[in-house]
Amino acid sequence: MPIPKLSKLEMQIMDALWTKGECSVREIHEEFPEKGRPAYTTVQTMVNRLEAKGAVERAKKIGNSLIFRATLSRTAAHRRLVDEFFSFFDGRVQPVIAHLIQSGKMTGEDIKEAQKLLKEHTEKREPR
Amino acid sequence: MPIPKLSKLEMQIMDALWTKGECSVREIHEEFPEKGRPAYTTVQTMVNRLEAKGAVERAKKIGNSLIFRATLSRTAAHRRLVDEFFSFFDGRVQPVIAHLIQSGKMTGEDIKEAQKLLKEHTEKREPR
DNA sequence: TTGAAGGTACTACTAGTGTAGGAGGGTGTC
DNA sequence: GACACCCTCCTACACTAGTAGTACCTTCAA
Repeated sequence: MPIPKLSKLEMQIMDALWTKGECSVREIHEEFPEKGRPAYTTVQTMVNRLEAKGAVERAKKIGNSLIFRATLSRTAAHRRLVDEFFSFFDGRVQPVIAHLIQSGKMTGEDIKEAQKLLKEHTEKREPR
Repeated sequence: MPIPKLSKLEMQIMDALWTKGECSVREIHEEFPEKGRPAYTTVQTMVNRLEAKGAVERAKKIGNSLIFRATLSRTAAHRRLVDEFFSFFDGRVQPVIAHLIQSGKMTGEDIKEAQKLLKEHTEKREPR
């Protein structure tokens, strides 16, 4: 099955699971900042939908509450998101970079980091 | 009025307008690759919605067909998209860059370009 | 053993997106 | 002037995401 498309809220829920590991709905719910936190049942609905999409599964039951586990990895989900996003730009990264720099989101530090990653990546593909 | 949120299809329609300039619905429709092209009326509906969102306007009428013009700039729309996207990552560019490099979408060329842009950007903000 | 607390399951509604059909109007041509 | 063609306008429908209420079920403690 292909990597499912996750919405913003779904992604936030996955984040809780990725960060904290196995979680009950209650715990996920409490990960949301108090201000603007959705209703408990809203989180529940989303967790159910994530289960239907195959992104999470029931790990076990403690008391009468279900504990969920992410089956989709953060990396895979992010890759999906990144690919989707860049398809808007025909896969060209250049225009995106330009915006990032203009808005100050991307700094010299980020570029240095990118160079390091690129070097590592290249070395892995062409081991001396 | 804030920059409206555009969906994927809406973005494709805007693309036609941005690239070709003022267009009739027919011309926009024909910009879509034949394979997978939506129905003419689908494009029409989207153009109407874009008009409601204030992203396009009627430029003039030729014969009985309306000619539309983009009122939202490509740059503004792209910036909106980029901001939206990076909010998924808490505004951190680093994880995104990592994916881009791993998938080979970002090359040494792109990084060089980024450095150039950054330099220009910094110089503009702190002249000499 | 029964009741409160808290969980799950089911249902519902709205807004937005993608999709498109059909009615009706303008127009150019024969 | 009548007709075919193309255009617009209106309407409709399915699906997804976000939101949440309500009914019912499970536990644990008193």
